[in-house]
Amino acid sequence: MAREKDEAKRQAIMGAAKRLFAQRGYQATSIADLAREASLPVGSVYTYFENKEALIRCVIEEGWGEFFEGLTGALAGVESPERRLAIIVYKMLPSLFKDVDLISILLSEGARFVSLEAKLESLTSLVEKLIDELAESRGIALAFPPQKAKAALCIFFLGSLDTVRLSKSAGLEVEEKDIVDFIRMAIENAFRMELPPE
Amino acid sequence: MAREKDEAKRQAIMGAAKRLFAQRGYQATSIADLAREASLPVGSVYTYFENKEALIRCVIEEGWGEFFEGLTGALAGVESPERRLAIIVYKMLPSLFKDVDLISILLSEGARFVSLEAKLESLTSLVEKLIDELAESRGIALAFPPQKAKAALCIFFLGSLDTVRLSKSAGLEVEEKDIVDFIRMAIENAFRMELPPE
Amino acid sequence: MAREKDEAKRQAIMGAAKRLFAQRGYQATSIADLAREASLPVGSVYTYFENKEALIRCVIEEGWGEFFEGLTGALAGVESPERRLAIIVYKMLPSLFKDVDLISILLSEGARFVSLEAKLESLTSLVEKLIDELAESRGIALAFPPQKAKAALCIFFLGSLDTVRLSKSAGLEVEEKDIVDFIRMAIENAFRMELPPE
Amino acid sequence: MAREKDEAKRQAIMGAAKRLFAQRGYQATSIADLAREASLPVGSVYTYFENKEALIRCVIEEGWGEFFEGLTGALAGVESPERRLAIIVYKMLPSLFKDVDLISILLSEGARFVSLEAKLESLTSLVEKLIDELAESRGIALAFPPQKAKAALCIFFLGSLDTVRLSKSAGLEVEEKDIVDFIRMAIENAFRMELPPE
DNA sequence: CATGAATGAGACTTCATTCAT
DNA sequence: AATGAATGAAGTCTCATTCAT
Repeated sequence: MAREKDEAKRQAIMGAAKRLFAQRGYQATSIADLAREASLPVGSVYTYFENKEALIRCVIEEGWGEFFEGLTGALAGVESPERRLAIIVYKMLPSLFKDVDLISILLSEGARFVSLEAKLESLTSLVEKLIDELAESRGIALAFPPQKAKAALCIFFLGSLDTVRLSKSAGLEVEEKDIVDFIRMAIENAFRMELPPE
Repeated sequence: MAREKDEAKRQAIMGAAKRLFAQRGYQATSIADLAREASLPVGSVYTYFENKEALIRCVIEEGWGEFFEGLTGALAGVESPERRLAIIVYKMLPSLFKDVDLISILLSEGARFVSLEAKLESLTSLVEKLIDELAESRGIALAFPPQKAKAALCIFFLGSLDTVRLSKSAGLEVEEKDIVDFIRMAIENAFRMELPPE
Repeated sequence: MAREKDEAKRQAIMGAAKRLFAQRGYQATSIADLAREASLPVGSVYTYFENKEALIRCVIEEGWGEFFEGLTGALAGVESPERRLAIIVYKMLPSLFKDVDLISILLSEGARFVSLEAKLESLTSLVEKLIDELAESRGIALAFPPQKAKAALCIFFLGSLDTVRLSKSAGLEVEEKDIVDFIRMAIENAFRMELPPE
Repeated sequence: MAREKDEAKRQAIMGAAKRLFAQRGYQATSIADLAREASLPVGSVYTYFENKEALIRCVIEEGWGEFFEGLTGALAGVESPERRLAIIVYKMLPSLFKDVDLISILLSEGARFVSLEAKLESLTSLVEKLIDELAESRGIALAFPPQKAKAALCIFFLGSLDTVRLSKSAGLEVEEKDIVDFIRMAIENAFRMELPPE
């Protein structure tokens, strides 16, 4: 009957928001900036999002959702814990690293708008299970004893993201492949194994 | 006398700024908020700081400066690389961890206002030297080969800070001592040594 | 058939408008609010009414029209001025009192959108005639001399409406029956008569 | 030290607000309108009033306060109930009638922003006491029996205000002196007395 | 005719900074 | 130097009305 809500416009707004929030920060980005970047009138932003806060929440949730679903999707049907780990390290982490805007928003504004700890929780518990399987299958005691696993995983994950962010948006001179490599090494060291190449 | 009074006000403003910038964010904190928190008139903020941006820069630079001078001071005169490392892990890192407000500002707003990469650089180069000495003195090849050292250090450092921040201001359930412990373990593992207790 | 459906929608919109305009005020009520309250799409409001102002005009005119037609209808064929007065006091006034929403709109927004004075005029001239007949038939000089009659009638009418409104929507503790009673008393006093009970 | 808050500016804003709120209504008057009318920059309105709602509250409370204090002040020291009544009817009521803007705001927006019933209550209880004294001193039973007194007073008071408002701002043709006269007459009638001229 | 997305003007309010006192 | 009122640009959001579908 009337015009349908246009998914393309919604995406244009989300895209503009992700870019500008990452670049300038949430508060420093005005709705007018957003609208201009998305080539839409100001009012349209409010057709698609309740308010500015709902918009950043959507950006984060949707971005994280895609990453996490990509992750679980990629792991689905893969049995071997070694290969599961390899998929995470070689495919999912780098794919997240590509999304510097999401990373920036997550680290700079995330905690203020969504539950980062819940997101970390679901990620760490997924990886912890993997580690347990791996430890068991290889019959070794973990170099990271279980009660420290979560701390270790948070440090690795958050540290990697932060390092990627600063190397891409500030001038920190660290290569993405060094990050991935270091993580691989840490894993191989901990489990005295070789991560299957992907 | 006059100088002392002035310095007290300056500190009051800096303290208020650190607290509020960490809590609410830079943009969301008004100069009026700051003045109220510091129990000073609005105008005084401009007596001690050029403008709002200069203020956050000072907060970060001074906070980081104190940490870094504390660090170099604590290391001064300590010869043994093992003990130097122990001082970093057992004294300096935990002392930084106590300053969640500084950590929050550093991670959320830092990159926008100061050169985080320069700060990381000076920290990593200091630690890298230490590592080299240590590797040499123990006559072992590093489990973290040199070209990855910086990546590794950034990940550990930033990851730790982020984990502390989220565990103290969001509800991430990770204990500070697990973080320190994990770092100790990683070091001991890498250098096949035992860190001297402090 | 089509007309009936249309009329139902028109009435739904008018009903919603009366309720919301009375409750929140004209300006504070958006067309979207109205449409939601009437369970109709926004566009429909403009199918039935030129614009928002026309809508409130209709609400007032129709509301007043019903009251006034009810009044003249009820008086039609009744000869005795006493009984005509009784009808007004015992039937028409209370029926108007029931319509607090109309009263609220009339008093709060009425003057801005319609000619309240014309409405008052038609009412007072009707009642003045009645009073003249009554005075003549009872052969008494009015306790309210004629030149004050309009002032008196306006005060009684507007005062009653205002009192009803405040007692129903604010917490003014005045009973509707006390209002009617007081008016009856004033009349009986003025004309030294007893109003026939209805 | 710094500039003091300027009472003249506050009054200019209040004056502009009273005029425009009465003329166009609260919602239809923008802060920009107000500022223009008061010849002040927009921001200054917020130096003197928390927000728009606080402003209309002040206008009403201050306006009513002046009237009510004027009333109690004028009655202070006057013993005879006849003369007290005369003061109310001949001095205070007409002085309120002069303030059409206040009356308009009171009747149109009052109920939404302040407790009109409390104001009516304090007025009616004051007058009721007066009436009791009068009835006793003249040894007559009231033509308005006590339990109806409040209804009667509300009707007279609100009705007068509404009549004045409509005669001054709409084109209702009722003279202010007819209103006062009618009230005098009603009193004289009720108490079978002559109100002392003032 | 029915629908509700589209629009941009304009509403209220905040705020960094200045400067009269 | 100390103070806090003054300022107007700019921010977020609302909304009456239109019109593509």
